[in-house]
Amino acid sequence: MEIYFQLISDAESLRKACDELKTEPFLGFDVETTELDPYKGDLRLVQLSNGKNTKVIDLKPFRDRGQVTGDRNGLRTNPELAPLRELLASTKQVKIAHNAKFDCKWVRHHLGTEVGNVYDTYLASLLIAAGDTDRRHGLADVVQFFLGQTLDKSEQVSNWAADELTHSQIEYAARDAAIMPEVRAKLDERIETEGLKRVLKLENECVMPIAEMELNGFYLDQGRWREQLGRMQTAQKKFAGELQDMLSAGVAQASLFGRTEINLDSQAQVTDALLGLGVPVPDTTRAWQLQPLAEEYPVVAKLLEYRTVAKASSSFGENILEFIEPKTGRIHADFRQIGAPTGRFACSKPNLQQIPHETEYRRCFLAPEGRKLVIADYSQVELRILADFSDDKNFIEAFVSGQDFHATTAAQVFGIKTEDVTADQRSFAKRLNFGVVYGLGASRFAMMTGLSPAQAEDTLRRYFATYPKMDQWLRNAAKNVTAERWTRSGSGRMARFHFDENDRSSLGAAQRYAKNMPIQGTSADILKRALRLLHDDIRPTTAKLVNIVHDEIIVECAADDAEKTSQSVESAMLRAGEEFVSKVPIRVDVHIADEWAK
DNA sequence: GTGAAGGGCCAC
DNA sequence: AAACGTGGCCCTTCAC
Repeated sequence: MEIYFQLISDAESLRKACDELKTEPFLGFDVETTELDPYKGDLRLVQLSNGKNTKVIDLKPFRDRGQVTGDRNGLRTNPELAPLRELLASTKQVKIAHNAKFDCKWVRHHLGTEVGNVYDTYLASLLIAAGDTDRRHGLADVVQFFLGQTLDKSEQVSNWAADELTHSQIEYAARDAAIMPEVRAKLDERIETEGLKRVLKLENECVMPIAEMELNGFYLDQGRWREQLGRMQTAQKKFAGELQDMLSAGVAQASLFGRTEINLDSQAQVTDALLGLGVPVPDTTRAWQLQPLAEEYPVVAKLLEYRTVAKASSSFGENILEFIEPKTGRIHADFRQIGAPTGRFACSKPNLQQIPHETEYRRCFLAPEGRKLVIADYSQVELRILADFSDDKNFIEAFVSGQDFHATTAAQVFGIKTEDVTADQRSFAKRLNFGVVYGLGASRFAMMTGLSPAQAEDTLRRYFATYPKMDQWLRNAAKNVTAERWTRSGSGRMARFHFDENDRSSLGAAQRYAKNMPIQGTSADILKRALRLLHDDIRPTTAKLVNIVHDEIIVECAADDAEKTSQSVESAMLRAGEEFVSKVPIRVDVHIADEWAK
């Protein structure tokens, strides 16, 4: 298919092109780059299209001219590009891009401007799929699925650093932008009919904050991290030696050449050795199964010790330091905005959402000289969401009263006064409270508390008798699995169930998911809304978003701005929460610190 | 050699 | 099948 496009490489044509496009309500938007990482490569092309008329802007000539005039900031301050920056930043035109985070990062970093009014066809496609893992969501897949057209992506990996781009490259670049308005129109029909308008708006408005967060990066002190790693490696060596000695005593064919080396990381070898020592090894050698044996069998205790430090020095070792970007000295992780069907983020390379909670690790993430971290997290937000959704009087009252929630639950479940609640009773209530959000059953509760199945069942009965409408809401959620086959979060995010009706365990899993998804999903909705509100509030300040962990936001700012920033963060989080939860107060714990530690 | 699967374990 | 939900990373094992 031939398409009309214009290649632009000088200031005058750029100005004219931007004038032409700024009356358009919708613009397909795409970029071509020499690398995937904006800190490593150059932005080569920016493409903008109304669907019929496509402008392909070659930035290389602009960069080359800038270098001649000694423009140290490259494209960022080049006055010739002002019309382009203005058009991209404007909120008057919707910028339609596929996986817009990528394009936004490049524009933000290399052109120095935000992209206003983003529409992400990738996120839209994910929302429509509602967790269906069979579907792929690359641009070519989405175009095929929604328009029935085949898109040739073979030029995607071509050489975008070449002095002269080929006609084929430029046409490819133009085509990707030109098709976007049509893709959006088709997707939007489905978004409308599926009731996904609100959640798509939420997601689209979150793209720029996340793009900025990834560019900002999180500062990690290499020295501190290495110190901690060193301690772990020393411990690992010590435990490995001790464990090796203890285990080899149980290996029957202990060789004449000395003890038999066992691979301590091998499940099979360790299990064999334990059996040889007469340890009754359970079905799995996971920590929770081995724990009860640790007292009787010192070798099991040693194995658990070894595992802990081995995990620490492998998963949280040298590798994470390799992600520090030399240009910034910071970690720029990859956040997937719809990482789970519930709407939660997923994070990788590295995963900053699974850094151990211990101070030894978290204190390595810190604010550079002259700056502070503002650390804010929602207090028991999932339970508050459940209370709000289920409209249970006691449940709501427990939060409205502002008392220690777990202690209040304990008092109600055990029928005693709050001040008489023991630490054990509070711990019980806490585990119950968290468990119900995941669809906890009596047998599992018995396992984790050490109660007999009958006692566990009785405790759960009393718990649900305390919060009858919560019980009802959860039962209803489970019941809807077979009737409705899908559920939604507060923003309307949709998740379909997949299960085999003849398989009880698969049905049970779907029912637990049905209980959990609206709660976890709404929590994710709230966080995303907060990110947008916060982004707008801190734009003109020294504050920068540096990390998010499901119900926690971490912002770095100038030390002088810390107090003001903490108020902004708290306010944005509260306003976001109140958009989704009305009957229960939302609480945010916020503090200012030099390090990411409680 | 590479990659998928499975076990194990970190986070919320 | 930990009958408690969502992820990612590391290691071993096993197939290609």
